[in-house]
Amino acid sequence: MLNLREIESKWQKEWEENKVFQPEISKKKKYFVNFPYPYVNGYMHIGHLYTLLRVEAFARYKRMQDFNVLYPQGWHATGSPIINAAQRIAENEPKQIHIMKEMGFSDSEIKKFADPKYWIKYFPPENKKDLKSAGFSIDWRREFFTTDLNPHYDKFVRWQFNKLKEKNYVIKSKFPVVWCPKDNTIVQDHSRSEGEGETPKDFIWVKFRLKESDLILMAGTTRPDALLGQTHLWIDPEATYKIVKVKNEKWVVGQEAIQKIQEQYEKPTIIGEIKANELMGKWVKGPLVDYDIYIVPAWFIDAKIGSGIVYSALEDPVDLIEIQDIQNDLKKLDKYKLDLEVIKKLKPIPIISIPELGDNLGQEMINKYKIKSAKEKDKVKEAKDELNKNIYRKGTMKQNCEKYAGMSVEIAQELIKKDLIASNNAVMFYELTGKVVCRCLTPSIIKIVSDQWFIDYGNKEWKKLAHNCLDKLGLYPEKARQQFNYVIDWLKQWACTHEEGLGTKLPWDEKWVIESLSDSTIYMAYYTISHLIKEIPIDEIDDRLFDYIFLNKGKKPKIKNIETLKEEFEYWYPVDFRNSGKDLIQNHLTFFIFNHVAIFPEKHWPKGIGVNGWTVVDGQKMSKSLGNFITIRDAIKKYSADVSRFTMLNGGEELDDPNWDNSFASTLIQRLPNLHDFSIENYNKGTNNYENPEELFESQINQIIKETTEAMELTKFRTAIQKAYFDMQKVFKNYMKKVEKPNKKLINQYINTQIKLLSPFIPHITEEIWHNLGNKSFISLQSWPKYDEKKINLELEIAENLINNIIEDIKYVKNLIKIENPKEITIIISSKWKYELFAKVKELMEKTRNASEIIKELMKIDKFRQYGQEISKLIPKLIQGQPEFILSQEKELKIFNDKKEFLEKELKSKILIEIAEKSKDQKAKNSLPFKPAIVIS
RNA sequence: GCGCGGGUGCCGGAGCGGUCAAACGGGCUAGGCUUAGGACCUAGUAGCUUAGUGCUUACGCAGGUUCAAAUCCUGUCCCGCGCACCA
Repeated sequence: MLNLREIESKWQKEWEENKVFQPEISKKKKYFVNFPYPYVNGYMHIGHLYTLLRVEAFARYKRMQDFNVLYPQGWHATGSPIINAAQRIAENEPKQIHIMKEMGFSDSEIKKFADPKYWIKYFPPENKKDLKSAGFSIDWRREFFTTDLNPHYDKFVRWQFNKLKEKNYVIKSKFPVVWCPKDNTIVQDHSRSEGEGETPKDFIWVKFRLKESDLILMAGTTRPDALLGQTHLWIDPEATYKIVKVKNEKWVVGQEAIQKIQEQYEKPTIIGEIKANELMGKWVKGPLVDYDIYIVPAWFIDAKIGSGIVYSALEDPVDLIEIQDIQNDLKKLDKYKLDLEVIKKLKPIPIISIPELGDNLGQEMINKYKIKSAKEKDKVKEAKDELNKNIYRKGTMKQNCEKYAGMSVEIAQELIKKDLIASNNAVMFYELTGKVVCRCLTPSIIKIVSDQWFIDYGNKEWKKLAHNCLDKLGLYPEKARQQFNYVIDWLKQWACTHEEGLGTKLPWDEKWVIESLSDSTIYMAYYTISHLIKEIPIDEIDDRLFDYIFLNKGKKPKIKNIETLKEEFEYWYPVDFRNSGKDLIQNHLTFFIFNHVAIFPEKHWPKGIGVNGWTVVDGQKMSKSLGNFITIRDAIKKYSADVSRFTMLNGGEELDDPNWDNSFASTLIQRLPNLHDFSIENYNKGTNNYENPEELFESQINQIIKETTEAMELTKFRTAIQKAYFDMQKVFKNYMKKVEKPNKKLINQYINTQIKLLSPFIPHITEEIWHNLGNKSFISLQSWPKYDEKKINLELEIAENLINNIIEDIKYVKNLIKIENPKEITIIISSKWKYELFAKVKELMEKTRNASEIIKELMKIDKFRQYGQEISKLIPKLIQGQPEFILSQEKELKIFNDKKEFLEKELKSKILIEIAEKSKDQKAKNSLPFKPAIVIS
């Protein structure tokens, strides 16, 4: 049996030696495909493989369509994960050491990874090895890696940022970050000991002015809309509040809030303290309403959240149940000097309508959840969450909300926020969505940094250009378009620099390093020259050189071969197809569009983007902890390259998560070599007969080429494999049932077609077959099969179905009446008038589907009237189904006569064929077009 | 909560107004080939019924449009992914 691994390395060597995948500029039409360079902090796995294979299969397909195809590959090292991992290794952190051991490194090797550079030295060659042994048709001359460790690329990224800056797309601005006050750095997700995924969220502080005083009580909230229904202010009766001076105002806040003011707003000066007691029972005036509200004690306030003071709107179940508890037990308040009459009267002010809920929203929820006391914390929280969900989703502001009346809560909230800030009634603050603890074990806070660099994806003009580009490019699959449109509109300013990490320094402010998603947006242009620019001494490279090559701008620099670089770029650009996982839509792929339209003229904008789902293994998420983590090298080692490629691409298409099916891969190891043996054994063997079966077989081959090609065009590779492999073999089997020996020309066409259609998926074995059939060329460079529309004859398929149906029916009947070897079988073709009837009915059905109308129409026709009764039974059935392709009696008769011999062979009986008009058998009148009557005796 | 995609047999998945009990693949059952097979071949794989082309039920759930709906519309439930400064 064929040794897959042997032939794989053989053909990989041949391709390399013959430079099969090293395209040069030519007169041919070009096609430029690429895959986002993977981050080099480990071996590539099967998830990479699937996404890569979509590029690879498409590249091979386009190459066979006689495009000059460029498929390069580089490596990404920008960012902090490698630095962090190296740091952890240096610190001997057990988790990281474990990860390295899992990858198969010995203790002494692991030590080397304490140096970030070693990762870049080690992984790219290893990954390249994997891709080579998987048979990828990559032009490796253009390989490179990122960061300033590659000075040529580094200059390119500097150029890119200078261009963005020139256009004012890079700006300096404020930004809330998760911050460690001890380490004085940003606490990124991977350097947290707690709170991964938590982010800053808006938490606005509203000013409540104390009556007859210059003090302002600050109350934090996420629901500024509820201010319209404010009833009172809650303060912690046990607390001592601070009075701080902020921008000439005197704010009253909790102790915990002072740091927040410092980090997020202005440096506060503490000018005094005030006990809760002194505030209680006083009146304050909040924004948006014209009444004063009362200050009331609350025991449930968490001083860590917000400002330490909360305002209450009693449409909230939490506030409502708390106030009810107080109202039911006024003794609690004895020790405070409060006007109990005021407190007794506190009740909700309805401001929000929700369909199917009454006015008193809080009470509705309390009733629904059967809450009896504020002590039932879980229930109360649940009730609040449900209500908030409904408010946000379905709520509208009631008529008493003045300018906000009638708005949805969602919209009103945003507007109120703006109005409050504009009128100096509130200040924007941020709160963490959850607790975050730094690796140094210090709880994190939020800090507003003010000298952060951003790429301004919020720029409206820029968005317009990006939309413009998106509208014109092809998406694979098309259904991802909505998501892209959404992301383009949603993107705001993107912090594009870091204080640490590998990468390129920001050219005009070198304390910053360009962040990894920002340095990787237009580098596909660099592939077009990467193999040549290496030869140019680094100090000769500056922005003018890139301006000249990429933008055809400025004076030609005096550099050897500069024209060649320019020609390479102008020939290969733009990108025709770039493919990645669907998770990159919301950042990388959209950045890719934005940055292209910012820097390049329209002719160099991207032409096509592909996205796909996430690979699962035997239906389960792939993960190291589940033990089903498969690297590319594992897969190839276990199953060979071709089997892995075939299995992976057969696993799914479009946005579905492709499934790596281990049992399918196992079967393929057995099956794929059959393709080779079959092809070699059968090639050039057969007859010159060309009759009915041949005609059908040829029709079907052409049909499959057509369908496969259509699927390839849409990058629906799973469908293509189904057609080119499974359908192709089915069609051949059916053909062979009908003939002793195949037609020589057709079997050759079949074999050639099949291996060509499959070669983008299983290039090694098809290359081997192609060679063993006596070809000296490479199948990888052959032309994609073309179909001949004229050879596709659907009537043949219909005839085929007709015969198959009759065989099935006869077998079924034989079974029923338990006659195994009938003497003879009579097939009675339907009467002529029924064909005419069917045709007429089909025509009438264009106009109406009403049975009685159709019958009436039919009865006007003489030749049908005599069959009135029969027709009236037939019509209801006919109009239920779509009329089939209607043959004539002659055609149907001919089909059966042609196939008589075949039927006799197949059914091992004598076959008689007659038409209903001449038949004496009772069953004759049961016959219908396409459904002859059968008589077995 | 927002956006996008999806919910079909034992499973993966086609179908996206009529030709659908549901392509193709896997699994399972029976039989054949065979020294053996994870190879290959044949048949079966919703139920009932029957000298076949018939009936009933099915395409998350509930309604609607239509002569006709898995396919269109409305509502609803559930699942996946993303929601950022990070690869």
